Amino acid sequence: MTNVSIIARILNTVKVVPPGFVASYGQVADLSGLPGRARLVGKQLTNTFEGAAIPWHRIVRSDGKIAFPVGSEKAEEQRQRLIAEGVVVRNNRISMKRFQWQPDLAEILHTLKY
DNA sequence: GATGTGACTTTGT
DNA sequence: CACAAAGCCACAT
Repeated sequence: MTNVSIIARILNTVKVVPPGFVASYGQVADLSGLPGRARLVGKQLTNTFEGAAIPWHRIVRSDGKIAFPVGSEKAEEQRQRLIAEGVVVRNNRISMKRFQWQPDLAEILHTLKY
């Protein structure tokens, strides 16, 4: 499997995360058929979040924390974008219990058609 | 090829 | 809740 298709899987998965919810890096990796490669997800978002149409701000750490340093420009932008969609962010952290995206079968199918 | 560095995760203190 | 350790993998040096 080529690198480009791996990147495509990751980006496609991120695009499926609905507004008002978040997913963890590891979750995106898993749904993309790439278990154990959470760091690769972050890596790819780095290369693309300046681009467009990719809701990079909906991806956070497994414990709900925003991955950027508190107070940094990126952390601020991510916080703003999330709050704008109704996600509650307190102390750079989100309640995964309330806001983590739980994909249904139809959405999981998206990851199986590769 | 060894080493260090990440938008990471899990488990154990 | 904080911290450490180990696991993970692509990339740059």
